[in-house]
Amino acid sequence: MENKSISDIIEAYLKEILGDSAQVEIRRSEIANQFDVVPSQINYVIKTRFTIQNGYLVKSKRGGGGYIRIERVNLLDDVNVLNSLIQAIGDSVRERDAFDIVRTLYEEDVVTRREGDLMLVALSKQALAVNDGKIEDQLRARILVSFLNRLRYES
Amino acid sequence: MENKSISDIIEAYLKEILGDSAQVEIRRSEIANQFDVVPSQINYVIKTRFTIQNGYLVKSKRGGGGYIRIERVNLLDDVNVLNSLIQAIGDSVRERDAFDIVRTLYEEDVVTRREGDLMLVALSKQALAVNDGKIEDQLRARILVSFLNRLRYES
DNA sequence: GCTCTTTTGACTAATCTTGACCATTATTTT
DNA sequence: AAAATAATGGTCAAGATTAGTCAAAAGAGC
Repeated sequence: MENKSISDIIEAYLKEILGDSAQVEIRRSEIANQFDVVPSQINYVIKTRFTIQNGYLVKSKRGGGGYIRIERVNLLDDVNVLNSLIQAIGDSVRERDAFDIVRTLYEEDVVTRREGDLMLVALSKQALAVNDGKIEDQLRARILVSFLNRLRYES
Repeated sequence: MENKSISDIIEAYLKEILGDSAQVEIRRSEIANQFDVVPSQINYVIKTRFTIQNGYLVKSKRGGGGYIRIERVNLLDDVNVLNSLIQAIGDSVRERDAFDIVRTLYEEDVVTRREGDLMLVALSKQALAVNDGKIEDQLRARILVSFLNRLRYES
């Protein structure tokens, strides 16, 4: 299990310093220095691992005193978060993004492991594969939004 | 039985390092090197010997820090029910029939009420509506069969 | 020989790493 | 003020590093 990429390690570090707090603020260059990578790698880590699909909101500011703030959010609890999630889905969503969302729901205890797994198979490429990849993503978006609405209004 | 192919040997090795653990993570190129075969042979071994029918789930990631993860799962004993349902579904199923099947699963205690509801959402006309009704029924069949296959095991 | 399985490798796809160049904000100088 | 400079973070594309696919060639079992 020591096959982790440096991006994985940075991800773990950021999640660790986030801990139980609602948010954490970092300096890009500091983290980059700490792990001896170029600064833009921090952007890569954030862009691939701290998305709204993963349950995170990220804000930043440039210039002197600049920062990157990572905030952990609950997908269904907050109307604004749910709205931006649904907006991010739009009318088309790739398998990867859909999977991230379901995993986030599971980690937030919104769904059980088994429920999450059932959602995953319905959203999988395997189940939805149709000649046209565009239509596949559209179908996936409709199913996923249906799931979200169902979960939202049920309990 | 003395004529073991290299694939058999690799299979045995993977099962050995899996041991009692729930899962194991390998690097394709490492194993390939270790047994002096081309990397794609590892894919062959996995595809032919670590299938879900045999009780294994496989996940992988490419790129730096990439891996192949093999996980062992417990197969359940509702297999007969599931098999006959899958047979009955074939490659096309109408909404009404799909709903009946989900209700059966619920009544047979194969799924919880909530799990059944989530399945219904994904099988609904609303979620799957496509211009072509024939394709819609085929999609529904694939999703429903995927559900049933997922219910074969627990992880 | 014929068929099924195994082995191989060329080509493809996904993910990670790096660096050059760009944009924004704060601070200092004029 | 306005302009220059410093101090941040952002974007994007090329290259590196994995794994996946597919079909042809080779081998094994009848």
